[in-house]
Amino acid sequence: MDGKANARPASVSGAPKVSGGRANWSPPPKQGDKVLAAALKLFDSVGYSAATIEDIRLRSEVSIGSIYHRFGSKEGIAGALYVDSLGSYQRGLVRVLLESDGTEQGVRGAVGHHVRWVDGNRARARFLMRRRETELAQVNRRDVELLNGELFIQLEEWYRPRVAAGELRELPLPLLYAIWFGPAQELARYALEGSKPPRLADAEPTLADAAWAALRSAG
Amino acid sequence: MDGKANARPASVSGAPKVSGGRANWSPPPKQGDKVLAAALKLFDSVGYSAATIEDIRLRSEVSIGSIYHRFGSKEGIAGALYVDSLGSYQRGLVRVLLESDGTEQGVRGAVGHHVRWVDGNRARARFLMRRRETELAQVNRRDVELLNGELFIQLEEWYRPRVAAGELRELPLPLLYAIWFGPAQELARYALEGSKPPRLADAEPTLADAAWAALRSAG
DNA sequence: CCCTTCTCTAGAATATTATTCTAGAATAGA
DNA sequence: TCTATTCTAGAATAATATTCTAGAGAAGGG
Repeated sequence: MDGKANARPASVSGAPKVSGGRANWSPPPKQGDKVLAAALKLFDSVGYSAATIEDIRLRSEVSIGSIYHRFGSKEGIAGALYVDSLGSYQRGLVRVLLESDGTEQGVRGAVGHHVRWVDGNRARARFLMRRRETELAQVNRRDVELLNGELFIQLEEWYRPRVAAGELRELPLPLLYAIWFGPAQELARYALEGSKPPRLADAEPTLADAAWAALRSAG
Repeated sequence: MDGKANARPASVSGAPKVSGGRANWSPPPKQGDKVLAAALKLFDSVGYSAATIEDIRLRSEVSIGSIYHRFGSKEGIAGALYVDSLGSYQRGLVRVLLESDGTEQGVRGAVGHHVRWVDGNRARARFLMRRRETELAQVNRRDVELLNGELFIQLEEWYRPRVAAGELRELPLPLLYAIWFGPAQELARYALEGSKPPRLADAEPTLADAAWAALRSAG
């Protein structure tokens, strides 16, 4: 799988023999990565359907044959990109949550992560928003379900004890998620339209306030 | 334009001569409407890119020539559908707001409308969510901007006085919108995945609570 | 009622673009 | 070194969006 490509530590393998080896060497970007990078750029700038395989071939400098060998279809490329991006977002979210101190810090910090991730990964964020699960190929859809399932488990582990402690309202998980991240997500959508970059970060405190006000135990 | 096709009152013109006229007559569904209906069904079931013009032709029983005469391209069909659906949603929202009694009723009622509209227009709702503005043709994009602009004006007219009266927090409009509808929107997204229909309506009270808690004046 | 003009319908012809296929190069393992 | 497997390559094919040409239907004017 390709899902965690970006998480690969820089130290993995010393210096694999490359035909034209040279000094000052940086990790060999596999063909697949080049394709994904090219596809992201193209999907983002002209949209999925307007981006042709030929465009992707030219930009990535990877042949048609290789592209199809690895991804199977155009949808396959989009699917891999989707899984890759979603994973990156989710890993960060869980990390923030686990590292947070108090409950309020956790709630606010998670919103902050959302905002920062979107600001720092605008193209990926746009892509994730536009291409929701349903148009994904079967394989990728399974990957996405796995990722989401995993995330929900982690969220729940963090959440339950705090409900028990009377710090947070008791809510079904999907509703919890919607109230927590919905506003940030909706604002992100707005901010990502148009090419000028109105930073989301400015709105972070307000969004965090709103989340906290809606989630803290009413008592 | 086709944007308000669905709003055409039933009484417009008595009984236009139809070649094979018959009793018990219902308004003549124009070719364009048939195309939009077919496209909605197909886009929803197999996705935009997998739905072919040929499929649309077969299901709508309108010829290729007519389809292209009216919509110009496949994207054009999607665009018209988008504008049409967005308009339907927005008109309802504004109506609810204007008819609401107090401020709290307004805030809650708008959330209610969102939830009910999604429940009652699942396919359209899914389509709107998947196909955000950026992949729209230029013409349609302008229409969408008009619609959104109009909505924001109406929202603002309702909102300003209530901020002045100290009933609602003061927020920039995009942020207001995000906090107000973000959670409902995010939950809708979740509820519309998978084909089984978990009604959104059940969550309405909770969503309304959350919106009200986040928007009412902190004082 | 006939002529003219404009819009709409139709489907065959064309162009674009995703996908498949065949063959050879690189790589890994024995 | 030999063998098997994976990867690369681009030409050939197939699917599908779009254009084109011709005619049918409605609208208006005399």
